[in-house]
Amino acid sequence: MQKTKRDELVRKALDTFYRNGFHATGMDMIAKETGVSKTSIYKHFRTKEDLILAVLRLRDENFRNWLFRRIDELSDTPREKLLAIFDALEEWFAMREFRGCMFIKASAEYQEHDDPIHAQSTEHKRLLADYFSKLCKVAGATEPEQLAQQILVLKEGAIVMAVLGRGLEAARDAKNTARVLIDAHMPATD
Amino acid sequence: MQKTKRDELVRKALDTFYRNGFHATGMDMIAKETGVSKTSIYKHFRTKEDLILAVLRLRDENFRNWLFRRIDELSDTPREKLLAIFDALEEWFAMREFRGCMFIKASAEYQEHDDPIHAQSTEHKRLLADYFSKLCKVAGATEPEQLAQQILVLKEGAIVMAVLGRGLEAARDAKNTARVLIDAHMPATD
DNA sequence: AAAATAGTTAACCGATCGGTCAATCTCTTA
DNA sequence: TAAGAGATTGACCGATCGGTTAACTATTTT
Repeated sequence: MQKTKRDELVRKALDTFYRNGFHATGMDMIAKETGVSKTSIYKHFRTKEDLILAVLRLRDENFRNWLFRRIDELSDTPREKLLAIFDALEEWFAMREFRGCMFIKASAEYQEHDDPIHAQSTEHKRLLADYFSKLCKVAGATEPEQLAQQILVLKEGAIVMAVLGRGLEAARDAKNTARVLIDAHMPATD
Repeated sequence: MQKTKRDELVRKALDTFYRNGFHATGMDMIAKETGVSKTSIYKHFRTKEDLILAVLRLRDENFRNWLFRRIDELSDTPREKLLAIFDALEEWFAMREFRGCMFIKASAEYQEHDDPIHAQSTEHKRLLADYFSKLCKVAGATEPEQLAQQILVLKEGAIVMAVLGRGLEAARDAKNTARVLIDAHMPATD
């Protein structure tokens, strides 16, 4: 029961921070939006930073689970899975509540590399790189690590451009690039 | 004299906002760091938002001037210029004061599309796209607009990954992708 | 030299920041 | 049903937020 309450608090806090930003969201607003009093919040989390870290942990879990599942549902072969990344992205960009990558935004507000919030954002990208790397290896890429990093660059660039003017087109731009890139990394036909 | 004073204020405010973020930087800190009293600041700018908009205008001018000049200095042929974008990026990433793209950070803190700060960030990216587009046309790309957008996606992705763990490698990842991409868009040898 | 103008300053405004606390409320256990 | 334990609450803390005010200083104009 306690676990559930805490989880519910984190889940709602995620929505508020995602919509409104980190510094711009006060703990009073979190209390109001979650329906949990400040005193109760501070019983679960020592500081605002601790709450944000919990929020980011949940976001990492949710986002990666969603992306990996969606990739599997949208494609069959390893090569198709690499391209399906960008179909999933396009779906994300089309969602009403889309507001960009929460980790890019977190690292923009907490800039020091040794800040726990910044470090956790870096870790999220590393986990994505790991997953892409595995996909590239299975697909038989000649240099899987490099290809994975290049695809990650495409993904991050697409998110930024989706926020800053391009919308859904950003995902298609990135997918077209990925196609060329993947072909260049494949020894022969797939 | 008045113009100069105001410009100096904006120049110093830029450094502070870039280093410290927007919401996290109070007007008292701006006053202290610039050496200009709050009252004087508010004589030049009606609100903090107005000051930030002036800062972003200066940043846009500085950054594009620097990038375009550096591209010209680093390369000769149109095709080389498209690749030199990423050599310039790598130089930027290597600078001690590098803290990512100020406009990505601004749009992360001011998320509403109709917020003037967000809109100005979008405009900055549009101006970059225009320039890339011209380069692509001169280079004789088959679909210059599309290639320009793809290169812009690569640039933004590289910046994000430079901040979030990859450092200088991000520029090289993006450049390698750009090379493949450009070749695919060129009708024949250059 | 006197008056007007422009620029600067510290002190202050109400609101909100992250965080705390004594009091109350709810529920278990005997 | 009374005692005790946990959870919840609104009021409150000093500090800082964006922004304003009145007094002062220095310069220009006459």
